[in-house]
Amino acid sequence: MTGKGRPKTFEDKAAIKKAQELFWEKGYEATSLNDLIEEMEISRQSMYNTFGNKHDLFILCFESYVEESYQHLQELFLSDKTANQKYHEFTDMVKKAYCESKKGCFISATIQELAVKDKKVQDILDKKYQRNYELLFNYFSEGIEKGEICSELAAKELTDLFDSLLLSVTSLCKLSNRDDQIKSIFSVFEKQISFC
Amino acid sequence: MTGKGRPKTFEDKAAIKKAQELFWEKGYEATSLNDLIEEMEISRQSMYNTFGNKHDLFILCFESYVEESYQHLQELFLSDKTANQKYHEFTDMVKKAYCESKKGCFISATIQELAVKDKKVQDILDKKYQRNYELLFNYFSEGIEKGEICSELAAKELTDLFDSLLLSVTSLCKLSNRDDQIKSIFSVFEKQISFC
DNA sequence: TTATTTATAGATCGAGCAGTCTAAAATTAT
DNA sequence: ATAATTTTAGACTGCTCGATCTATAAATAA
Repeated sequence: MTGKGRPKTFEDKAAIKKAQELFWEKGYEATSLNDLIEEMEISRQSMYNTFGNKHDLFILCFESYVEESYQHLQELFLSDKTANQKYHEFTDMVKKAYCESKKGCFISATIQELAVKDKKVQDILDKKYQRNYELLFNYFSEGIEKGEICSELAAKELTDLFDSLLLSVTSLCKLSNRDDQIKSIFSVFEKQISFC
Repeated sequence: MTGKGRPKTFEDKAAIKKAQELFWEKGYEATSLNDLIEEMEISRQSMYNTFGNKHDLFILCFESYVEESYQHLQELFLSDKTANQKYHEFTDMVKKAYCESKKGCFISATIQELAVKDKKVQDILDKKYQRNYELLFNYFSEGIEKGEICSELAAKELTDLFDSLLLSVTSLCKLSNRDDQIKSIFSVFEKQISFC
């Protein structure tokens, strides 16, 4: 299945993954093309041939991250685990990830840097990131319906609150000594629900 | 009280204020020195004479924003208004500000862009921004003590939660159609407290 | 006046930026 | 072989970046 000319020495997806890490860590503006091609280990021209330009590459990286985050969410929340298991597996993972590292979340960083001024980023957030909210809403909604989750709050309220807490964690983790607060807000959220 | 040489044609604080607006809107990396001096309406050399360099100017702008936000918080929360009045004046202001504009919060944007890699930003966040949390904690703590606020949750829990919600609002407001969620999370928070 | 000090405007600097061009290298098809 | 096609490495381009230098303007002090 090889093409005609000289074969590539890299894989597109692996290169995107490496660029994604860099954009995630440094942000869009602070990442230079030299940084990118060094990290991706491809030539300058290969980058332009394959991905277009710096902005196109960023969009590919961002879209791919949003897609991955949705896949992971789906994998857990559409599984046949109990509502209780789903909640705790997810929040344990979140607490671990955001307390042990200051990397934060690529989506949050991009919301702050580009959501307002970059039309393509806006579109991805509107169409793709929105699905994460809906998945959470379905989780709470069905959990309540099936009697697996009990709460004084409605599914929409639980989702709005939980989604907001997740968003705040992605900022808190970049500050010093906020691990306690990260854990605290989930424990407060847990006082709003009981698993049956 | 005029100095010896040629007098300045601008005021330092007014210039910082204008630079602050630009850094806030565009971020540190995306704001160029030409952008800054054009907005500040001062000469390139005046900028370097007065403020040092781009990074020094940013730190002045950021520190001044953090300081202002603390002043505003103090003005309201250390006033002799009731706990109920304080809460509603504050959240009404927050809801109005973040629903009507996508500017967001300069602190949140800076946390995402620079908190991890910029030592001076880190220091400001550690020393100055932390006071905002403490002011909120004192508000809830004293409110409970004086019987003005009743809640199943402890003052620390209320503060952790409320502080997180504020942080999430600064991201939500940069997305499309999240006004409802912004208002929703405060209404959920209000179910956790009653004012007596 | 003259010397001194400070601010201003604008030219200029080297570095780094995103992006392009060129020529060689490596493959397939004939 | 040879032609055609594609990738690669690296030189190069024009531009913008943050920062500095230079010369002039505008004030005070003697």
